[in-house]
Amino acid sequence: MTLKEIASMAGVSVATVSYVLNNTAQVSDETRKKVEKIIKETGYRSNILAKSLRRNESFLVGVIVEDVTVWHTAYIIDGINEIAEARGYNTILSNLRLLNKIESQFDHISNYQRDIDKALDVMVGMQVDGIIYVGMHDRKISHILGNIKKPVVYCYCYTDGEGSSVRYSNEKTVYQMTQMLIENGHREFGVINGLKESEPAALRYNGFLKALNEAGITMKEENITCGNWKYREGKEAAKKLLGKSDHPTAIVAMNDDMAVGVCDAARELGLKVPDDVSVTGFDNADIIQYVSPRITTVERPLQEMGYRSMELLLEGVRGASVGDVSITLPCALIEGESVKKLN
Amino acid sequence: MTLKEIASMAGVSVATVSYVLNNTAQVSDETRKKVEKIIKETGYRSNILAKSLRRNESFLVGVIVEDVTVWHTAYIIDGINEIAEARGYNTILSNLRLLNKIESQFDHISNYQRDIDKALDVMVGMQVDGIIYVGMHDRKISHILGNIKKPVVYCYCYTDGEGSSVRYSNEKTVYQMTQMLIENGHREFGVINGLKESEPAALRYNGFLKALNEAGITMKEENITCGNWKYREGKEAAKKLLGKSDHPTAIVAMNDDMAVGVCDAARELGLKVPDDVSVTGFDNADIIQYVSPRITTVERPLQEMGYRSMELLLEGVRGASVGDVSITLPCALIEGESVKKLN
DNA sequence: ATCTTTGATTTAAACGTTTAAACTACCATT
DNA sequence: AATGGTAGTTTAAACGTTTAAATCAAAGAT
Repeated sequence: MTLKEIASMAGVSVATVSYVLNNTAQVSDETRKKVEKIIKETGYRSNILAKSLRRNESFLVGVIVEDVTVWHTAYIIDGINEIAEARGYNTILSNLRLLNKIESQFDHISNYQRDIDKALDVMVGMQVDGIIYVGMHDRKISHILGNIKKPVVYCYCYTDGEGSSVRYSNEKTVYQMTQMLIENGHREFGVINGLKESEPAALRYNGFLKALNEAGITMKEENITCGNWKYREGKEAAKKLLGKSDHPTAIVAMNDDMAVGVCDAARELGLKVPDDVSVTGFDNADIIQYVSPRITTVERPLQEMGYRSMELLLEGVRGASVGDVSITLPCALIEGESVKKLN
Repeated sequence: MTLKEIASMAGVSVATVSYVLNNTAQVSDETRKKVEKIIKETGYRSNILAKSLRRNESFLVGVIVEDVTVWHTAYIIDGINEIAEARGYNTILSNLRLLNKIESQFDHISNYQRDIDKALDVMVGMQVDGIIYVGMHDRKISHILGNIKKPVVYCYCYTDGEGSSVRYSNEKTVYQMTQMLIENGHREFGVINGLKESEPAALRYNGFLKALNEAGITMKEENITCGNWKYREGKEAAKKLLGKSDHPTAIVAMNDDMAVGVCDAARELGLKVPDDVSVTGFDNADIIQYVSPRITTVERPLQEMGYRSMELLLEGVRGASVGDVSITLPCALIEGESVKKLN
C-alpha cells in the first residue's frame, strides 16, 4: 500500500494524500474525509524510509551500550525508549559486549575501537539524527564519536570529555551518606572501595574523604581497603577490617555486592549488623532485597538518566541547544536497618 | 557525501560507484582502485535508507520485548543482536513496559494491544524485514502479529500459538532435576510452584509430577504449595513445609528467588542445607552466587534462544523456511551443594 | 571488410515520500 | 469587464540508492 495507490483509490493526487496525512496544507473537508476513509480501510502505513530520505531526517537515534547484560543498562534503555516513543523517535541499539571482551581478550582496546566504528557505520548509514553513548566514556571514545557530524550525548559516567553528558552524582552521594554516619555518631570508619582504576571508585572515595575531613576525622591506613566490586572481595576485605577487637563501628562499602559481603563476613565473625557494626552500600541492587537486615544504600536515577539523555539529544537534534550541557542527577538514599545510631 | 559526489570526484557514473561498492558487476581494476581510493579518503558511508527503499528490504528487524528491565530479557536481546550484527542486520527495539503496567492499571489488556499496535506501526513503517516477539505470547498476541505480512518469531514461552517459536524446556528440565533427586534417594518431597495461572509454572510442575509418577512416588497434599515467584512467599511456604518433624527431605522450588527463601527459612528453623533438607531452584539467577551452600539450579539458554530466534527469523526473511518451526532448547544443570545423597 | 562477442561503462527509471511552484475555479473588488 | 485574492488541487522535482537496458570500444571470428 503506497501513497500512490491511496491517491488513485481516492481519485486525488499523491500530494493531496500527503497533505491529509501530515495536515500541512489546506484540504477541503470533503476530500479529507474521503482520503481518511480509504486510509483507515486499507490500513495504510506510510513508508518511514521514504519519508526520512526525502525529509533528510530519520527520527532515529542510535544507542550504543557497553554491555546490555549489565543490569543498570536496561533501566537506562528503558528511560531512553520511553522519551523516544513519546516524541515519535525510534532507537537502534548497538551492544559493544564489553564485558565478555575484556575478560577474554587481551587486546580489547583495539577491538573496542573497531566495534564502535562498526556501530557508527550502521548508525550513520541509517541516518540517525543523533547518538547516545551509555557507559564510561573516555577521551578516546569521545574523539571517535566527535568525528561524526551529529549530536551526541554521553550517559552514565565520563572522565573529562567533550560533548553533552548525563550522569549521577557519585561524590556528593557518598559525601552525604558519610555525613549521615557521622551524624549518627560514628567516628571509626572502614572503607571498601571499588577497583582503583575505576572512575566511580575514585569519585565515591573523594566524597567519603571530604566528609571525613570536614568533620576532622582521620582514618587508620589499615582501614582503607578495596575490592573488585564483587561479593567475594568485599567479604574478604571485611574479614580483615572486622577481624580485630578495635574494629571500625561503620563500614562504607562502595557498592551493594561488597556490602552484602561485609554483612556475611560480620555474621561469620559473630558480629551483628547493625549492633556491632554498621554497613552501607551503593546501587540499590537487586540483592539488597534478600538480605536482612536491610542494608542502607543509595539508588541511582537510572531511568531518569535515560529520560534526560534523550531530551538533551533531541534538543541538539532540533538545534535548540548551544554548546555542551552536563547534567548531574542526585541519587536517593534508601534507608535500611544497617546503620546504628551511636548517640 | 553521496554516490553522486563520489562519482563526479572519480570522473565516473554513479552506477560504476555502486558496482564497486557492492561488487555486483565487472569493473576494470583501474577504475575500481580509483573509486575505492576516493571512498576511503572521503569516509563515504552509503545511505541505508535510500538503499533499503530501492531494494525493498531494510535489513532491519523489529524486536518487541515485554519488559526490558526483567533480567533475562537483556541476555536474549544480546543473543539476537549478536546474530543480527554478524548477518548485517540491525534491530529496533520496542519495550512494552508490561511490568509497570500490570501493576498500575487494571485495564492493562486493552493498553497492551494498543501498545503492540503502536510498536507495529513504527516497525512496519520502518519496513522491518521481520519481527521477534520476546515474552509469553498468547493467542491474542499471535493474532495481532499474524496480521502483518512479515515473518514473526516468538521467543521465550508460548501457549499454543501459530508461528515459529523458540523456547527452553520447562517440563523436561524439572523432570530431570526431580529424577536426579530420586536417584539420590529422596522420597519425601515438598514443592513450591510459581503462580498458578502462569504457564511455566504449570509446565515445570508437570515435569515434577511426571518424574514422581514414574518412580511410583506419591506426595502428601499438604506438601504441594505455591508462591508468586518471589523470595518472601518462597520463605513463607518453606516455613510451612519444614515446620513439622516429618518434613520432606527435598524441596523443589520452581525458581531461585523462592529457593533462596527456602534456605533462609531452613536456617531460621535451625535446619541445615543440605544435611537436613535438600533444595533445588531454577533460573541460575544472580542471587545464587551470594548464598551458601550453592543452590543446585538450572540455567536457561537465554543467549542461545536469541541466536536461534534470529536465525529462524532470517530463514523466514529469505523465504527459506516452509511453515512454522518450533525449537525447544534444553537447560543446563548447575550443580551446587544443596542436594544431599541419601543412599 | 563485416559481423559477433566480450568487457567496461553510462543512462535512466524506479523505490515512496515531501513540497515548492503552478494551476484552476470561484468569489469579491474595483 | 478586468483585476486580484483565495482555497483547493495537481505537477513535478527531489532525496540517494540499485539495476535493467543501452551504449561503446576493442578484440575475435568469418
